[in-house]
Amino acid sequence: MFQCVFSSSVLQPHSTSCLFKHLFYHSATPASQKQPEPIYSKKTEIQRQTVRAHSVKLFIFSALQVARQLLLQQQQQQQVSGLKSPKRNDKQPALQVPVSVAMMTPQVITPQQMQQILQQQVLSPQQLQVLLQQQQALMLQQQQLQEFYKKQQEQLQLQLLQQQHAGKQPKEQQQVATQQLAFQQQLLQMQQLQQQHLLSLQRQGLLTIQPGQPALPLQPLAQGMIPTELQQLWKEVTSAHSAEETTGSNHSSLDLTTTCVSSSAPSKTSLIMNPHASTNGQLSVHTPKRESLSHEEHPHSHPLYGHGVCKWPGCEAVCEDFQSFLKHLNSEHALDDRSTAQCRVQMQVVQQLELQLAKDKERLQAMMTHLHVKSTEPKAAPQPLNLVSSVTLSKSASEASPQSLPHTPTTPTAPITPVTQGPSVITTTSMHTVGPIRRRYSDKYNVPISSDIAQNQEFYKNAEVRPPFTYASLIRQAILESPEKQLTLNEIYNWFTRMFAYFRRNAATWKNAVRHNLSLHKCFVRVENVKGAVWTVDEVEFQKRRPQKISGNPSLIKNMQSSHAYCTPLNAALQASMAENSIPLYTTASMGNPTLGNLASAIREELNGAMEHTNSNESDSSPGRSPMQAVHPVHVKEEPLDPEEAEGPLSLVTTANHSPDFDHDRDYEDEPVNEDME
DNA sequence: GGGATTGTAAACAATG
DNA sequence: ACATTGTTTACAATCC
Repeated sequence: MFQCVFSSSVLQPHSTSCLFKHLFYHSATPASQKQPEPIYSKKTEIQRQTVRAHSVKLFIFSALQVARQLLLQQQQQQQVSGLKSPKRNDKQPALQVPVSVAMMTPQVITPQQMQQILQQQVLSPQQLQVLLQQQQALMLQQQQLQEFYKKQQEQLQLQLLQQQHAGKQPKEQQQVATQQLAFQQQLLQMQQLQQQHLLSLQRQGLLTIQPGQPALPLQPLAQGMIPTELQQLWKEVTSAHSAEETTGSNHSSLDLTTTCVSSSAPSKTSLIMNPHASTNGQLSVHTPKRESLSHEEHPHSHPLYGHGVCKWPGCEAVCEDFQSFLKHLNSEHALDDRSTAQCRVQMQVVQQLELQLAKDKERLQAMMTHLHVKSTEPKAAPQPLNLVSSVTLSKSASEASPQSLPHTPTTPTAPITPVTQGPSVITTTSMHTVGPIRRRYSDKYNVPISSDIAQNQEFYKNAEVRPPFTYASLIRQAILESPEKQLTLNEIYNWFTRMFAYFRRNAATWKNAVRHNLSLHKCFVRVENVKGAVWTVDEVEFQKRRPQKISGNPSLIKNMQSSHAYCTPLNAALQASMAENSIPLYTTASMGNPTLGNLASAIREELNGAMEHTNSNESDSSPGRSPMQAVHPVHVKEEPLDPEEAEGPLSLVTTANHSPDFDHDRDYEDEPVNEDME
């Protein structure tokens, strides 16, 4: 009922521009409003914008992650296939435009950016944890790639020098240049071939390319290519490219590589380009990092093999064990036209994804920049990331790393490895500019608080992220969690500090808010006890609260609900991600990718929340419904609001508490609360 | 624009 | 005297 995720409307090619319009609208809105006290107004302005843009970011971020993950996966597959997408840069030692380090700069999101997103509660904690892991994996791989390219570059330079020193004959140099030119042409030809093959695949229905999207600048080529010609090109290119694939450990299973190299004499080009080429045609470029990527440590792990299934694009043959997989690989995916074609497709996929990744990252950066700059100076024209001015709005830097926070791996405040990064828009300090967010959208969307807290308890415990629920909801939850369904004020306090890292600061503030809420809301009933007074929840009163509807474009929501039957989350995410850059959707080539499934489910999960919100609004927030119906909605939701049903996961919460520090009456007094003094 | 909801701040009283 | 608990008011922000 709420499987739907991305709506097709969200995914229209023009969606991104719409999003930006949306964004501009939002950033323009505050300017037209009244301007209260300078500092406060600026702060709240930031908050307003960030909250409003959360869905946009979620959208982009998810799409970006999909692309990123795809890229990762595809690259792995390519490495194993012994193929490499033609990269001209590393084949031009003579024309030495240094292999752009910028090009190799990890396309990763900085820890600061990540945390910024976290602070804005854009993504669910679970998803964020997944993303963090993916991010780290990607960073690692990119580092390795970068290193590899540097090494290769150095080697090529060295080589060139040697040639110049030893030879010094202009003729020879000329020859080198000529050969390089020839090689480049081969590469070009190769690319054209790939494109052409894509076309033919598309015709055969092997590929699905979105209509109206000329994905590739297809060259007018002859339609038919002779297989032998293909093979010849293939050999030439592979032998040249084998320099990048000297992972000796996996030769046994890499029939493509080995066959290519052994069946064809190493091309002159490659030999000249690398005098260290070994006799068997393998080039002895040292790629220590690369080798660490290989599967020496796990001889039975193979990027093309997983869960007993061959992961060759479009294959999915079941292989009981690794040996049978190798057999299968050698028999079914040997060097033939089909395999080469599939590899080319894979190359294209990776290329396009790389492109897409870069563009998406740029987009994300622009979005963040946009929000940040605008929020700092609403009327100022977009300017280079003005960090200094924005930091002045943020709270003191001391707040950035509260010692009370254990920096567990899941803690987003813990910076990931200090990799070289592009200019980071979001600073650590600026993260804390995100203060009181008036609307807790989980609350607003009626996300079942119990399930959210239960599922993300570790996250909330460790990450100083404000839980997306109102005080009233949290208090209620605390009370309902208790065995007696009643708590003293102090016990409520303790629950807050135990469950949420966020509430380990500014105790005076939130405790006041808790007391205020207890008094204010009729749903909280004070009961005199022998030991004193305890607080209980009047569930009927609680459900009487005026429901908050989902905000945003109503048509969009409508579409989300109506269109989910027609598109899978994955398609949606990919389409969204690729639409603007006319990236075709390689269903055949990529759909077998299990990573996609994971991501898709992650996205689905994330967006199910939104769907759930709307559904729950329909189900238990209808105006004419009686409170009792509201308490026991005829649900469509999987997570009950019913406190009794909510007991399960919650009891888990209390037993699985691993932070004894926060367990018993530890008072998180206004530690350095002055951090907030302004 | 106005009412409802929520968050924050603060004043104040009762109580231990 | 002081801290805690609880109530209340005020105000801003946000949403409907």
